[in-house]
Amino acid sequence: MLDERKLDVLRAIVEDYVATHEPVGSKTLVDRHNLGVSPATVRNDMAALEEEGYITQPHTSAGRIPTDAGYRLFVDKLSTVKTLSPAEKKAITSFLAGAVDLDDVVRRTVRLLAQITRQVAIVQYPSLNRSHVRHIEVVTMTPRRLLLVLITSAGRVEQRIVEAPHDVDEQLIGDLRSRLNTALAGQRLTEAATSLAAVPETFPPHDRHLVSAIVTTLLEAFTDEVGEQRIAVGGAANLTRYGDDFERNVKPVLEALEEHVILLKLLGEATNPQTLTVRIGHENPYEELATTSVVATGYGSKSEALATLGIVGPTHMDYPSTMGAVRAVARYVSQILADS
Amino acid sequence: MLDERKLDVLRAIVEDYVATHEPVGSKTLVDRHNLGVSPATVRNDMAALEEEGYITQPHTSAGRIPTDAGYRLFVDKLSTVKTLSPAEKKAITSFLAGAVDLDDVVRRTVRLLAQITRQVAIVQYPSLNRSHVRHIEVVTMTPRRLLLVLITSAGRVEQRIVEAPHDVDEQLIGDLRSRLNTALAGQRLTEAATSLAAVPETFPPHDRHLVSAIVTTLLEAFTDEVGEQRIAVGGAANLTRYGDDFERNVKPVLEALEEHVILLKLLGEATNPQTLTVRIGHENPYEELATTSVVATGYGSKSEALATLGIVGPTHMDYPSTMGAVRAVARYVSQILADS
DNA sequence: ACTGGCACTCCGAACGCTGGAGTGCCAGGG
DNA sequence: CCCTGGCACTCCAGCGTTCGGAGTGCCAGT
Repeated sequence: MLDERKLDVLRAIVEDYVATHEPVGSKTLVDRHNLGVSPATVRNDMAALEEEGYITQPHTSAGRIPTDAGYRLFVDKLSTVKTLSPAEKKAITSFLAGAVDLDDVVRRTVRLLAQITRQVAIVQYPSLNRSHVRHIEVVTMTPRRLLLVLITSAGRVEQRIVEAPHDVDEQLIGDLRSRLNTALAGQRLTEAATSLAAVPETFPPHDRHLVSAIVTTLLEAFTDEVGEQRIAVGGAANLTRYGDDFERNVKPVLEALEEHVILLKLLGEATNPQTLTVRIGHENPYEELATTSVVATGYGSKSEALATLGIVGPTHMDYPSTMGAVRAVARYVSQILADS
Repeated sequence: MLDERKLDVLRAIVEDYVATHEPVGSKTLVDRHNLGVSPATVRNDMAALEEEGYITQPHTSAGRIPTDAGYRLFVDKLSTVKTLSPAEKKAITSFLAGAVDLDDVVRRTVRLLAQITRQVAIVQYPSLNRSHVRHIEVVTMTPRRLLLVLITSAGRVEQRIVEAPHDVDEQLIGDLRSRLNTALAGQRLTEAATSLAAVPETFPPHDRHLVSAIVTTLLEAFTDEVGEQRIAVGGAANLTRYGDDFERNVKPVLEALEEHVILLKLLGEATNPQTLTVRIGHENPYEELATTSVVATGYGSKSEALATLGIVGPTHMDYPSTMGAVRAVARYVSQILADS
């Protein structure tokens, strides 16, 4: 049905349209790409491509623009992910290497991603429920007030304050600290939650009240965030890159960026860092974002993704470059996190 | 020069223009506000106001719109800050009360502020150099790798990783921890930096190398962030509220939001929470933001501001309500922070 | 199967027109 | 002296019209 040349034509249309953001006609197409055939022939091919639903014309007697299906075919079959130049790679590593802690890594990543792709970048914080307990710290602030600090394997730190029912004994705190750490260190948060339940019983009845309070707060910290994932967003200024129809195109995206729940759905399930998820136009779950595409991938260790990162942009984006950048950044971040 | 009625006219013009975003003429003005005089009289007043530079007309034979000077006069003399309704106050407290830690407080504040003012909200994190050391924690992650956690009086947590020159002894760590805390707890970060310098000398020569490494990193954490202040931004979707001239109005703001340095300058010096800073149009330090106003104030304790929060929006915003909301939020946040 | 030619379509920029909202000014009246 | 009604003037925004160019579809010829 679609021979080689028709696919070439489609590829050329996508590339031209992405570059110019204007409907592309048969004549300009043969001028710019040397297809070796006449405009008339291209017109026939275009008619076929339109028949199949890969391109469309905004109105009769205008050039063609790709449909979502057209972009989909382009991404799947007609293009190869573009690798970054050595200079770019180097810039990435050196920029990320300067990070001082997890927060900083995420902030830098989001900035970096926005800069290279020139799109809006989204980075999900490493999820708590896939990471491990690295350390739990109990600190006395006043005799009646304790600070709990939870440090996870990804370097994420959660803190909670606990009001004690009565003045607490330093000895007890030290004891509790070491018992918590020996009981939980290295466990996944989900497992740790289970182990935690047994802790209060190992203490004498007099202290149990306090210990329970602490354990409860800790449990909350473990599970609380599972639903409410954290997210960083950057490069909103790149929204300029959508066309001019502010109301229809930009506004919905701007609104979505405020709603982290929506962003999480957009990013989708964290995939293996090798695999890129591309959602084109109406393929994504929100009607209002029909002119928006998402390119995302997981990051973390090689085998298992800790979280997802990606970009959001107009459907008429440069997919090969964008995909290359997202993939590269995901890899380097994974590496940085593994090292620290 | 400007009698009472002329000021009434200016007030009416500002209010109408803010409500409609359209140049307001003499007739509509007397219709909507009962000024008790005829359109012709108002026209004369308008001519005077224009003469003085408080209003202007986009083109001959159009209505008038306020100039930046007009808004300035309005804010300074012609309006009173609007207090929130009890329901709104209650909503604020209950929304902020749910916060679990400092990060959460800031996130909630920014969201809240954006929601009530329907503008872009900006909240600066409590600055390190004005807060005190609450606790310092040293955690062994591997025998060669230590995690330092600094907790400040505002609840802010900074963490750093230190590679030890040789395997470290648990005993030494415990010793160091308690010495650091007794030496530094309660001090301002700036003072603490000085006290810190003396710490290594109190250790035997064998350990001094390690201790110095830790102290150096800690010092960096103390001072590092002084320049690089953290900031949270929210409500970018409200940028829709600017007029339609996307390129001129919205784009520069969107770009500024990415540059935290610029935002800090916009917010300006943290003021006493009682005092509101209002920068109207070209009063702010960036040429591109000439159609943008900033309403900001400090928050923290009553006597001294920890940091600044505020909003950014079009010059034609509803100043009385916005100022009321910013002030109220600042107060409640200060309260929440004082309690925790 | 590809190509050149031709008639047709349709948008968008340019132009001119017109109604309405607004102004400035002036002379008259409390 | 300040206010008012009246009047001529200005100028934009919206609307309809025109027109050229870019693009298409189709057909007959190679």
